[in-house]
Amino acid sequence: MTAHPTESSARKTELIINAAHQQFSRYGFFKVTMDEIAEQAGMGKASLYYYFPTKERLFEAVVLNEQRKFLDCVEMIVKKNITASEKLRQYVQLRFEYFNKIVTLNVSEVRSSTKMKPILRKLFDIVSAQELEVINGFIREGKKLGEFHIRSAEVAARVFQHALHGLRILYRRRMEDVDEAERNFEPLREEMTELAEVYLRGISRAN
Amino acid sequence: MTAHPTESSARKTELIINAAHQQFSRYGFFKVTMDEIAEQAGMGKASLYYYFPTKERLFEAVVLNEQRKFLDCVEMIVKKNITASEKLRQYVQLRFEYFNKIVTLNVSEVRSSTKMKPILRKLFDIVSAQELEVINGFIREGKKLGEFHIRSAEVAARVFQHALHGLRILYRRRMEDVDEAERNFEPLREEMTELAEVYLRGISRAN
DNA sequence: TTTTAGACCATTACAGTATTACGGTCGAAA
DNA sequence: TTTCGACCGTAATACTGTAATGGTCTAAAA
Repeated sequence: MTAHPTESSARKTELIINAAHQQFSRYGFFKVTMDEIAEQAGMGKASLYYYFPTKERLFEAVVLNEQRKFLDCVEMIVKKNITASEKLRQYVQLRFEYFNKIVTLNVSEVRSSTKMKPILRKLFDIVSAQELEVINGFIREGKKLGEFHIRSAEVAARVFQHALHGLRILYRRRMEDVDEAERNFEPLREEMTELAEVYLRGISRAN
Repeated sequence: MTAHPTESSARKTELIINAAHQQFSRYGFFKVTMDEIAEQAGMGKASLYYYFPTKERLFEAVVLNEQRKFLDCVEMIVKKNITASEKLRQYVQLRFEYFNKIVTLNVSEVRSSTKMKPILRKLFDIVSAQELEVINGFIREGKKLGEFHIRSAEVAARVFQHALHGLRILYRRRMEDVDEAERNFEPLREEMTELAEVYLRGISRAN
């Protein structure tokens, strides 16, 4: 029997993750202390360490939480009964939303930390691999159904993924100098969308 | 009558630029001292300052030199009597070569300097604007001749430019961790080429 | 047994300072 | 006009002591 029987261990971790997310997105990874997160979560610092071994792992959990939500939505699209082109279009929109969420966590800043670098690398490599698999699936599906006409689905998928990724990096860099409150990534969404349209046309069977 | 009548002032600046280029690409902007560049150029440091007012301006001159050579080649392509698609293909190859040259100067490192940032920004903004104009020209030309079918040449050009730019940034970032001697940007060339092919197909008139 | 927190430790970031190195200048000379 | 040795002022660097903070431990509460 626990002290707060209404909150299981899983709910506690969720509580902590939310508190951490709030603090991290507001002040950035380095400016936030574990004591502050603990206070935000309404408990002592040592309690945090009961659930998370290090500050880095806590941050990782925050990111993982977002990734999980994103990947769940991706699965929804995969299962939909629509054309491959339409799936790719919807995926691009979803990917932009996910990017927007991650941006607020200032991940690029955290990347400068020696400790965090390999952890983040691993995290994003996993999502990147899954993303590639998903895009690949869309394109293979479209190829099979005669919607697309391409030599290699693998190449087409990878280039498309990289082009989208490149656009995101480009815009993130462009926004570095801009005041945080003024940042607007809508132009990025438009370019991602436009690129997708042209790319889809480029791999579509001529008709 | 000068001390060395065989070398005009213009040749001297060229000599200095070459010496600086060599040093900068070998050790990077910050690790190289003006004394070292002077020694490499076979003259005293004070002489350098007769031709260039600051270290930053000297670096700028080195970059400008490469940009000039690049833009000359671009003009050659523009004037060629080939299809717009073919011009764009050749441009992509040339752009990759230029990128490869600039990469050796470790420009991204130099960008961290507060003094250099605005200077580099201005430099690359100019080239970027010219690049956009050139790509725009290709696409408008192709549209006029019925080769391409698009709503807006401006949008198509900008998205294409950004996608290529994004790919370059992506690969440069990916190579950061890699040992300098091991860096190989050929995969980037291939992706730029593949993207161009698909993009060209995407904006081409269906037939 | 699970969970919490106060006290504690060790490491690292940071402020302050002394020193050096380097970008840049000047005046004389060729 | 061009070159260079000598010089200057600033800014990066190395160094040191201090404070902050990530992380641990023990004991008690639930």
